Amino acid sequence: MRISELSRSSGVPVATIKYYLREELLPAGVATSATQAEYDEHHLRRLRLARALITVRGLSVSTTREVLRALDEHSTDTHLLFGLALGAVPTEEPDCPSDQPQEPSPADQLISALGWEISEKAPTRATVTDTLATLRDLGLPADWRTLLPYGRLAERTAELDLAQLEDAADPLERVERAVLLTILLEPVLMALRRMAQENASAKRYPRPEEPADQPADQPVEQAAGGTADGAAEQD
Amino acid sequence: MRISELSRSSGVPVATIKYYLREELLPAGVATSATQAEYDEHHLRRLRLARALITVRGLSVSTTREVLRALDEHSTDTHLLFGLALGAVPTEEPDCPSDQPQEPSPADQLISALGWEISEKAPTRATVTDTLATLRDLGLPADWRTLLPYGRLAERTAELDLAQLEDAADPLERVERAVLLTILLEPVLMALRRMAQENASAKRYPRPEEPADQPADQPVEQAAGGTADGAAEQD
DNA sequence: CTATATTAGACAGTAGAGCTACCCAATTTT
DNA sequence: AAAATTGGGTAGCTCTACTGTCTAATATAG
Repeated sequence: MRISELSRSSGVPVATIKYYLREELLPAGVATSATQAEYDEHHLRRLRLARALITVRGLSVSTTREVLRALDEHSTDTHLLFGLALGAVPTEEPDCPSDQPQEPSPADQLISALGWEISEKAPTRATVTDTLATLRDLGLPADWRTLLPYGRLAERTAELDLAQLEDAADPLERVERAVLLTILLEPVLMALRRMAQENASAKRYPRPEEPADQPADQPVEQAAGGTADGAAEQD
Repeated sequence: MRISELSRSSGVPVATIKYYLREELLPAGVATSATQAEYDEHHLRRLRLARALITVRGLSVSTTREVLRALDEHSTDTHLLFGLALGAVPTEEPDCPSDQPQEPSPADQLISALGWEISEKAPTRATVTDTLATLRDLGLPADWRTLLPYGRLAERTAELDLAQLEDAADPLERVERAVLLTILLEPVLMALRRMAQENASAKRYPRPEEPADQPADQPVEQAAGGTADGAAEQD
């Protein structure tokens, strides 16, 4: 198929596809002449994947490129794809360039307490450490011990994730699913957490309903009312 | 304190503070004259909070403004703050403006299956529904039933979250903690999931180590090696 | 076989976000 | 009185993600 059909069947404008080609989100088609190139279903699949990462998950184009590159390079060994640097958070480089032995960071302590085997270079370590520091700066008593039970729940979540991959015959298929599940499900999991919070919180701190009989003091059995308002963004 | 001291004690440039004032992330100080205004610790606290949401969590300025506004408006009733539209994902408005009775969306089915009481207007519903649709478009068999066990884990996570608030005496303090926990912990929870995936995956699909004795065929007991590479972003 | 329509590829232009720099008049401070 | 600081405002800068336009080559229709 040519670029216009790729555009039609994906819903992405031709100009944008060209942009993605320049940005190396898509491999070039096979040129049949100076002004003609041929694309196949592989390109279409790639394009849809890239678009989903960008529009649904909200990844930047450059992060998306890294994700897709990783997907290509490690398509043989499934597990390598996980802990990969798939744009977790605005993490900058470690600002301590010295290679002297350092004391274990909160992230290190948490990881060893959980008994996990995690790459030394994982950017997720910095995310954990930095966020803990920020929370403390803001007056919340939080250290790696606080995160231990969250870590246990993360283990259960990861098991669910891996189970989703079981029925993928092709290992290539499995790698792609791993990426999709890991990344696209993130907003959903956070949405579930917020809803679970709303639900649990509505029961614990019942809102003083307007037509309330008594002023309402502490835990009274009560349902949630309309609450949230619109607009969300950028994740 | 004046603006320059606010800048010094927060580390945020004066020009940026002025920008935040214009964007209504901070309330104006009390003007003592035409060219002088006084700020207090409340402003400093606000500024630090806004900065954390923007730089650590990666929220946009406009989303941050909504979060802070919500924090002010609902500072009396804790639970309302949760499910709030705190920028979960690039969710656009519902594109079906008709108010005729619609069939329940996958999100609705999931929520009722979980037995949750959730605001009708919660933008998280759209996140769930849209992401499920995207996943199916990309060939992953996913429906609301897939998310049920994730929902159960979300309940447990939410319980941990609420427990963190127990020891906050002041209800105002509690609301601020709720916001911090809900939003700042999101990258951490996703980081924990990725690490848990790496850990579990390393054990399930051991990587063929370079100095391997035999070609390695299927599950052999093996630890994870160095994997990830740098760069993460924008979340 | 000529006329019309497409296409690849390159590059400039745009819109929005998030700062940042500068200016000015009005104070403070010295 | 001189020097420094401040508030308020505006303009500009960088980056991201596209979008539009141009050109020459090619495909297709008649």
